[in-house]
Amino acid sequence: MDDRKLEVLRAIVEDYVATREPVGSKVLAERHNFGVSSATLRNDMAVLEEEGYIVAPHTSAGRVPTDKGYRLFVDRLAQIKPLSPAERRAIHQFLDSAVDLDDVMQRTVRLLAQLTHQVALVQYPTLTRSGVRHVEIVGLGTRRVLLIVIADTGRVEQRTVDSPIDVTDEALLDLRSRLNAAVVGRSFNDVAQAVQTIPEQTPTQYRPLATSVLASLLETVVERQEDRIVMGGTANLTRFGEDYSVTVGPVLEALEEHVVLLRLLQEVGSHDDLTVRIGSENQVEGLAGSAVVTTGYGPHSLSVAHIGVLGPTRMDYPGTMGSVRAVARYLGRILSQ
Amino acid sequence: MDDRKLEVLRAIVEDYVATREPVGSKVLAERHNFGVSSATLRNDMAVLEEEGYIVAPHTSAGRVPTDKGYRLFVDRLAQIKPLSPAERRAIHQFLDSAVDLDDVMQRTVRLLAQLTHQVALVQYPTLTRSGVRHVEIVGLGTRRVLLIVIADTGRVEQRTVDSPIDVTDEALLDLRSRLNAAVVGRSFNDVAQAVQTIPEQTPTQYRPLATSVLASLLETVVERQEDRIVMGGTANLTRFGEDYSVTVGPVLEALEEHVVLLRLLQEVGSHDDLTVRIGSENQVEGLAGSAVVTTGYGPHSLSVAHIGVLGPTRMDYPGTMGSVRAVARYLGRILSQ
DNA sequence: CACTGGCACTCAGAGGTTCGGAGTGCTAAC
DNA sequence: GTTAGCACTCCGAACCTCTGAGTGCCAGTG
Repeated sequence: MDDRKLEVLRAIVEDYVATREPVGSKVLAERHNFGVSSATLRNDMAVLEEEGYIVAPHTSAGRVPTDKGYRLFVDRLAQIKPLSPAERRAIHQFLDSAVDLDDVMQRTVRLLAQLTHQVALVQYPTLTRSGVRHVEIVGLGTRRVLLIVIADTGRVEQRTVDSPIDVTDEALLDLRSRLNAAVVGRSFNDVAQAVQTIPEQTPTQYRPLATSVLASLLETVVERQEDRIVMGGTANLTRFGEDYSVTVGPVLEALEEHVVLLRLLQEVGSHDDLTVRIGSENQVEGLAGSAVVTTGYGPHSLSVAHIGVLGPTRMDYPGTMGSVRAVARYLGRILSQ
Repeated sequence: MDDRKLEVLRAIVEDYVATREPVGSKVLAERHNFGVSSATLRNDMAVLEEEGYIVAPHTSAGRVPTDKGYRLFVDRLAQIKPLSPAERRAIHQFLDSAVDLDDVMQRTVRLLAQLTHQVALVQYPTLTRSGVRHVEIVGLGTRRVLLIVIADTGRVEQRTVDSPIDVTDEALLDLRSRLNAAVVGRSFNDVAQAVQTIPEQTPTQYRPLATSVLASLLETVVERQEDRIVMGGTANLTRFGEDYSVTVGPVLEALEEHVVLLRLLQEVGSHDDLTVRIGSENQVEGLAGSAVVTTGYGPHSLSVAHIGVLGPTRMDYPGTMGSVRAVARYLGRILSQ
């Protein structure tokens, strides 16, 4: 692949993203200093088209990048754009004033949507990779208790448990201390093993209670699909040209599917890596014209969850990637505290 | 206002909602058995137009209801449509299998969106009108504690508190029992008063801790704007005819404003009353073409929060109202348990 | 061999025109 | 109060034209 041809592709992508219009050989020659005539560029473009990096919507129009074209651009041409000092300051100001985890998530999603002018996705810190800070059991009635699990990421999981026997304060006290002794400080992955011997150590008169609470605890810990995802900036979907907004329906539909969201955010490379999935790479019907930029985040540079952004394939990749990375990093720093 | 004129208005609203097209005098005479000719209907329609209940988009088109027309329809003509047995069954099945409060909210929103084919809004049970079930304090480090408040609606609020002094187990134990003794069973409105004397009763060595925890507790209890709202079914916005979907942008924007959402759900009449706000009545720019149907819900027939639905003013009011009411009732019943 | 200027060709989309049909208001008669 | 008839309006679909941007190709040039 010729050096100049690559530059031509870059120019086409950048111009198309900026103007939202197919770019022709003439404008290309005018706007960029290739030092060659439009005829030469035409030849290059013909090659690029043949190799599947660009297409012409119709005979007498300019060229538009294909998914494959964007892919090449992202892989070999795009330089992640660092944020401006003003944007950096905005991140700090916006996130520092959050009061609790919910608030942090809310603010992050807004921030990301605003920075990128796209749809922002933020996943709550996943339980499985984090540790247990505390377990609390509260009686709700004679035959009901509330189980609360607090992760060291600040996330709180709760679940009501029906008890087969009447619940006494004594039983709760006993179970609570046993549980905490067993699991606090452990990773969520190890909880199942850690609580194994608890039922046999429990006095027989309230062993049934212990059993049902433990069952619930394991459900809570294992159940990954309950991962919560916050989304924001859907209004941005309509900001793009008509050609994208006709497909806004399918996109919204896809985004309402929790499973789809999880899939979009999952499958990310190692920490600090940005993953870009373009168009058909998403494997989701209705997201053919959309691209997703994601990365992991988490305290102490081990990634525990993901955040990302969704927009049209025709997006400003360098800028978006910069924003996503910056927000993820700062979010990780906040969670470390 | 003539009896037949009212019937004409009803027919216009119903036909327009069904067909999405302005209705003319001729079709009207054909489809409904008024027993009069189209010319007579034309006269009636002229009057209705003069009074502002309907308008003609242009000279040679049929008539379309105005906001005022819909208002009259809702107030005097609409019979709330009870759900079909199948729909009823769907509600039960869908909501009964929820495992915790988050799940209930999620499922409710999905259900409502699906039943009405519109955007569904569900507010978490408000703290202020509910009671305190339990307060928990957990040490997070030497100078940090996590405060957890559990409402009798099952809602859990959490907040980290920075302590001015080192936190000891003893101090936590003491404070925890004092707090619970003071507030459990109280309504959130009374919490402020109930904890007033706690600092002076607390041993001086950890009184500063008590003070900061209490301050945080009061914030948690008072802070109403933190009310969480779940939204779903935004994809339905695109299902309506072109004329509505051009405004889908502004609508999405409005729905991203938390304040707007709260306002839409607030200001509801007494329990079991359905509130309908039509077009400009919403007082929100961008929601001129939208109508909102809301009602309160809560355990034991005292309303603690709201749910509702948003769609185009051109919506099936009787059906929507029926769905909203049915879901609200069942939701209340679930929370009573 | 890579590049260029020139030329014939293509075609989407903007703008203009026509025309039928749906709907109206009005009037005169029942 | 109701109706039939009629002249009038005007949206929007269908059709047409035409311009300009863009292309591919070819012969010529350094």
